[in-house]
Amino acid sequence: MSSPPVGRRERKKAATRQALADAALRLFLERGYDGVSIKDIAEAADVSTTTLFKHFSGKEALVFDRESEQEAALVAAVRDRPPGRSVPAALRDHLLDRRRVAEEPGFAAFSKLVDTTPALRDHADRTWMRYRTTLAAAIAADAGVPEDDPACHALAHFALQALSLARDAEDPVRALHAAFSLLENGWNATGPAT
Amino acid sequence: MSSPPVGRRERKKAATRQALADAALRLFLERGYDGVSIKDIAEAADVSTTTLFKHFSGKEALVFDRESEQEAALVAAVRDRPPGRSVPAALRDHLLDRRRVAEEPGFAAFSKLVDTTPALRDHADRTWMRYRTTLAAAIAADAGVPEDDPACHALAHFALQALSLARDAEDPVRALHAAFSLLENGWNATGPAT
DNA sequence: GTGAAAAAGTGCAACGAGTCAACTTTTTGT
DNA sequence: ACAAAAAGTTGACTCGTTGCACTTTTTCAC
Repeated sequence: MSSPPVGRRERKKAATRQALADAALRLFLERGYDGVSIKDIAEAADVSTTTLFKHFSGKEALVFDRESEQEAALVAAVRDRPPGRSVPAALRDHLLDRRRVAEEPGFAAFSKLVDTTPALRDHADRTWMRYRTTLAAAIAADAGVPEDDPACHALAHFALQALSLARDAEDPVRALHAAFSLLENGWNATGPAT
Repeated sequence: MSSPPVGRRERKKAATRQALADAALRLFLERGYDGVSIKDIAEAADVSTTTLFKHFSGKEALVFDRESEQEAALVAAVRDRPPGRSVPAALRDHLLDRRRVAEEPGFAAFSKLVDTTPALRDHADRTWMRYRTTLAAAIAADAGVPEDDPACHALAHFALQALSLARDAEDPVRALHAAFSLLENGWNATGPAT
């Protein structure tokens, strides 16, 4: 009947997935990450734990359902930056923006949940750092050097790490500025060709 | 009878701990980290799993028994560096040394085990990054600024991260040099006072 | 259309890591 | 020497996660 993209099956699958993610987020916010078991979430969505794991790779993944446009945004921040602006400055501004939206009313509770739960914090960090290769390639393309240039990878790695550096600081914004001041000056002096 | 430091009890405790660590490392090298269960290790040392967890905080900790002079070595690398050598250069040399000893025949198998097991790699990274505060304080003391100076924390964070940056690179030594070239130039231009 | 085969969804039971409350042994104060 | 306290040890349990078997849906040959 509808072989294209939307079949009845796909719809039910998406609905189940959404029900699981919604139940998980609600329960986590209510009782804390460790106060909620996989069984609780599965029962709230009226499926078995096995079915839950068919939809999500693990307990942490239940929280990070709608992500992964972040990688594209990161590349865009470099590629589409205003003329005359340096790559580190563009990345710094992008991260400052990112912090700002994380503190908006709607996201504040979510952000706090992630920041205060070690398992979620670590998972978010690991996922975030996986963008390094793509970001390094974008920086290399911008500078006109081969995409495996070590200096580009170093800048990408450090720029992404600046996020967790700022999270641990008393004054995150000041920490971000200090970190990118270091990277900016280093990048200007060193350049992609080492 | 022997109330000072060495009691019969302490000796037995240390012996049990050592037997566990030895059995764990031997089995991990033989069958791989995931091929060995906590039960296997406990049985090899002839204790119960609960006793094992009284001695070690988790499965990963069984591998990292003899560590934690590393933090002191890191601080010493900054404090006792040759006159005229910059802080980033001293840290770079220290990390290059560290890599060298990790490749010595006796440690090569151990290093490979850690690098190829995600759980161990992550645990080692987390432990390593905990030295950030101490290293930042050493750098700040050296530069004569308050120990919570953001630029010092940024340098410490990035210098420590250079290790995992290098591990993921095709040419780790080249990656380390590129990373520290960035940090060296940035540090010279920016300095601790931002 | 119809029936079989393949694919996807689902659940029960099991495994491994880590914790808890109770029991045993060693140490300590008198 | 003896009781109280401290430390060591244990089996039973919880929770996250996976493998195997079963059911339902979709696909395809006839």
